[in-house]
Amino acid sequence: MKNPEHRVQLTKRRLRDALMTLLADKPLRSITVKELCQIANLNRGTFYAHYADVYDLMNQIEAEMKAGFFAALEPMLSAAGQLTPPKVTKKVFECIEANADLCRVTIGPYGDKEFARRLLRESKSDIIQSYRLCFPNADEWQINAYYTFVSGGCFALMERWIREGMVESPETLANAAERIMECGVAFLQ
Amino acid sequence: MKNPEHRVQLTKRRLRDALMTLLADKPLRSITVKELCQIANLNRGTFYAHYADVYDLMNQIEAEMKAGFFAALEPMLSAAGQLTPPKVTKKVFECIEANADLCRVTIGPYGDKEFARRLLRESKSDIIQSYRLCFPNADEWQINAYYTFVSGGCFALMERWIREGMVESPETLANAAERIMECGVAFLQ
DNA sequence: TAATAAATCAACACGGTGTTCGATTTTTTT
DNA sequence: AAAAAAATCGAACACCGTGTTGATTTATTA
Repeated sequence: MKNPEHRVQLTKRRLRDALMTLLADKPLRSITVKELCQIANLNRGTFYAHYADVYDLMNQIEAEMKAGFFAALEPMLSAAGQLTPPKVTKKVFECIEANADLCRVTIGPYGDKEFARRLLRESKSDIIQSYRLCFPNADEWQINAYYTFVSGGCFALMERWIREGMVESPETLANAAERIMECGVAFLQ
Repeated sequence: MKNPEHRVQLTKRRLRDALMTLLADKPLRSITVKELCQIANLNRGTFYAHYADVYDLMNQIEAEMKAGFFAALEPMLSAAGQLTPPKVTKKVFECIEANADLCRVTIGPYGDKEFARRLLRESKSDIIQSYRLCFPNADEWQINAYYTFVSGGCFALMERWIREGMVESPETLANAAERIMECGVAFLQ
């Protein structure tokens, strides 16, 4: 066959697109398998051949997004060599801009905020470790508290940025985040 | 009757308790009206006499919580007279500790994180205003970015605190939050 | 005690679920 | 190009929760 995409992949893509369409004006909880298949022009039985329910579909899509996001992020990180906490921020914001379409859905009004949080949680240990090296005098509790606060802050900033249409450049956002993390309220002076 | 509570209020309380019970080991989406009424020892028809569906019940409970939380918070704020940004933090953490049972549910694994966010959003304008007064040189974008970051950070810190059983005192948390907001990474030195 | 409000019970049609079957279409293998 | 394997289809099925109804019983209020 000429087409490199197998039938299964095409089916999954159609379901994925249908879900994204519906997710634009409905919360996940009120999306049914039936309407999903109607939009995707698929038999309902075919859905159950691949997914257990709508939430399973969503989970698998998120898993793909996560993989894609990390795949896009990693070369940036490894290229930067040693990851110094403030430098990473810019890369992350750039990566979000590059994957804007994916991020918009998960952050959007009907998106699953938990997804992004889970994503943050996975890179936690790496970042914490780098804090330990940079600040050997700080105790574990402080490091954890700082990480929690700062990642929560970055996430909130990112969320607002995406929600309001990514008007500013990723650099602007990254700089703001870095400066707040670095100097606190002095950011306002 | 001796009991000052009307029958309706008792019914609503039973449904509220049933929901909290189920929410302890199930996400909201997989809680049905049927099982809710079985646990509450109520007729299913009675449920529909008060609520449209499970989400409506949850919303009404959240509205009560919000009212209760603000009612508890306001005297603290007004007693403090002029609200200086860093001082408020401690009061908020104390208020969370006082309403621990309520917070635990909404923050918990199956809780609705959106509730707390909505709560934060409502006090936004007051806090932003106080920033404007304290930092007349900062432009609007900076103030908004700082508020977004900092409230997100406090929320994350609070979330972790509740999730891990509120071991530390509210003062400890408030101090950490204040110091991070104030001096950034210098918190770790 | 009489009147009113609230909760109960049983029954109903409705719609989505998840599964099954055999038939049909598409892809892969030989 | 023919045969085998895999994926989709279409229809039917029992199942379960939904939301509503009307008549009845129980509690509250006046």
